Amino acid sequence: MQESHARVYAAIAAIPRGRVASYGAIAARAGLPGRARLVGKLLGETPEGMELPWYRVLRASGHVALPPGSRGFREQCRLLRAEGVEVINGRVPLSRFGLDADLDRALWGMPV
DNA sequence: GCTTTGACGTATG
DNA sequence: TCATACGCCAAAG
Repeated sequence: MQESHARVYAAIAAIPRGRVASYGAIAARAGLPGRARLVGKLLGETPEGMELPWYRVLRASGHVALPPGSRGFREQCRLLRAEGVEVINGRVPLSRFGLDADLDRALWGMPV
């Protein structure tokens, strides 16, 4: 397990219930700015058994990253809605459920 | 080693 | 809103 990987997992685990974050934001918080794809790759390789709120991670646009209609896609929508997050047509309104600067600071404590 | 392939992001038109 | 282009980088072939 690489240090960078551990930090990515930690950043994801820190997302509060009922909230979502983008791949880019996670990468940035893990000290890997510009490496959103790495986060996606990690999640793709992450076994289902791992306890990680992977479903709280979306694209910067608010769209669910998985192929619409796929197993994972439906699972992600289900889990999000179970937390009270609105998923409309495979998309989440980040204006309300995304982590804004204030909450971000409160969570990860630190600035950029 | 080089090329291809992604659960991505930002800029442009 | 959709499409293209380019940046990014670890893995797999």
